Amino acid sequence: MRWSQLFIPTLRDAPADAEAASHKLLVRGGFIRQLHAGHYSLLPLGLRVHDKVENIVRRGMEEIGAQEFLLPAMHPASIWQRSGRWDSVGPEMFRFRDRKEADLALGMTHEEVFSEIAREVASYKSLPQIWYQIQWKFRDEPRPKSGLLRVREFAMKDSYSFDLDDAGLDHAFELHREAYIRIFERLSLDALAVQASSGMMGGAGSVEFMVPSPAGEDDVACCRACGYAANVERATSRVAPVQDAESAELERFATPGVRTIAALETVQGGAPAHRQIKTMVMVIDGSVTLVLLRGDHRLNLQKLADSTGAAEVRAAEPAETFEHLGAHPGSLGAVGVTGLPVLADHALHGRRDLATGANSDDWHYRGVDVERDISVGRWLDLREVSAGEPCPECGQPLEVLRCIETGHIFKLGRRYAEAMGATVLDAEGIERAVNMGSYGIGIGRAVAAVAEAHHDDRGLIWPVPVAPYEVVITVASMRDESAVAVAERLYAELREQGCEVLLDDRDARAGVKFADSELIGIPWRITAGRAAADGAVELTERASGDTDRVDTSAAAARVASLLAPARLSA
RNA sequence: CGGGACGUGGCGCAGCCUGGUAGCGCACCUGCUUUGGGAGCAGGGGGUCGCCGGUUCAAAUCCGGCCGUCCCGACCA
Repeated sequence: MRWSQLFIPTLRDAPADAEAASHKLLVRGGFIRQLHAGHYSLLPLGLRVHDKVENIVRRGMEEIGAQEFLLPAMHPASIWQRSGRWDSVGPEMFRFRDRKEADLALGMTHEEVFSEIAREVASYKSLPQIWYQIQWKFRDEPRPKSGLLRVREFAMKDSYSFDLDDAGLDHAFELHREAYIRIFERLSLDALAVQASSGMMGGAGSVEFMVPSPAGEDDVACCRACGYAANVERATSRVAPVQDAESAELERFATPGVRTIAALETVQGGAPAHRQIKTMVMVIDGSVTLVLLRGDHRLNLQKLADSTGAAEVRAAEPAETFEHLGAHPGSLGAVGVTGLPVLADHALHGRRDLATGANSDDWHYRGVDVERDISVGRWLDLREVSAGEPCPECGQPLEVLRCIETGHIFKLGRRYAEAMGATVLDAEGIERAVNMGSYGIGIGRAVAAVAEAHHDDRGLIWPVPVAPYEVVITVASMRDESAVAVAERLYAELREQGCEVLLDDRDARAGVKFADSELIGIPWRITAGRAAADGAVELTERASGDTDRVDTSAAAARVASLLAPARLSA
């Protein structure tokens, strides 16, 4: 394409409200424009990248024998009612009524619709099946953010596996895990496969694909030594045992003004954080519950939700807290509390001589023996791991990395198939619900993740397989007839080779063209300029900035040889 | 939903405190000069100052309400 005819609205300044590098650069480079919060238009350059990511994902799916579908984006309420999710998913599903007053939703995922189709699979002999689509999902995110990273409307590759037994599901899951690793490699994303929570999908096992980036929203605990990696929503670590006193008397003592763990550490008669009990008042599916952790440990809300099976978990309002415990946050404790469920983290097991609030403002207890003084209903893993703690597998220190979640694969089991009636007859002629898996990759988020991973202070640096164009020919001056002639010749030659080439034939100054080509991140640039008259051009690699002088006659072949290996990896 | 910030041509901003009929840079159009790292000069086009209401002779500016956007926390690809 000729740049002069393309719509590439580059900006010198990023929008003031853009924070993430990918957001700024995709807007500045003319790839995307915001329509409103969480909804972006893909401009020609953005669509080209998006399409390339899609095709890399598509190829990865085809390689494991997956079959492509395209399902409706708009669904009748009835299928969601049948799976039970019409009620369970909450406000993140867009819902509305048609002219007949029938309830409808915009699909946020497609287990229901694919299961509906899978009802036509009647025999175990037709299994296994892997079905997928690349299609728009709609989620009424409470907070869209960071450009393409978190939006309310986005393309997702979602696939679904159908098997008779657990071994079949395990196999389909493994096929996807390997396919995802290949896909993210081809996208030049260093994705980690990590253990994850299943969240709204439910099911037995799940692995997330996480790309380390400061723009991410998830934290992953990982171990360099043994390769252990888990989302902090799942991760554990070894906790060094604490030596407590053999026994201690429970004693109430005055702590005027003490409202925090830190304050209780320093007050007369207080205790270090690891010898305190942190008492959090949570509302779990509507019921007020006390959640206990070691004073220096942090609660992970997803762990709490997962381990209680709750749909909704939130911190109690101060008023609710006061109503149930008679004290304000800062003086709360579970000693003697019997009217409320009490959940405690494993790290408190067997602990003695601890300090905690006395449910009376300005009073605390010391000498608390957890088993003796507190009626713990359930012991759970609720603690969020921190960097530096020993790996649960090998004991080496864990790192905690901020990551972008670019893919997630789930073992669903038979829950949806049972609800939707997706059954087959097995070899004995017995009707059995099929065993399902569900697997997602966010296309636009992957685009943003690549942009996050590959840019510098001048702009984007697309890896060849996803670049909107592979080469840009920059004509330094459109008045330089020999430069124009050389550029036109190379443009024709490269196109003939099947190369995706952009000819910057704008009547603009060289500096503008160089800056724009770097902003939009084309991996290679051929500069047709003052050396053109001597039969040479310059070849510049975007990533390194390295420039070679090349004979015009050899330039196209040189570019072809540079692109070939990069394309092969795609 | 809780907390914070912001809303003025396409983008970045000033003006607001102390009301007086909208300005700067970039981008855009015309002309001349310039032409290998975001050119110079001259001329020009484009804005119901987020919306509604109030105060006032007069509101971008003061007051009230609403809406929207962004950032930090609870959700997800």
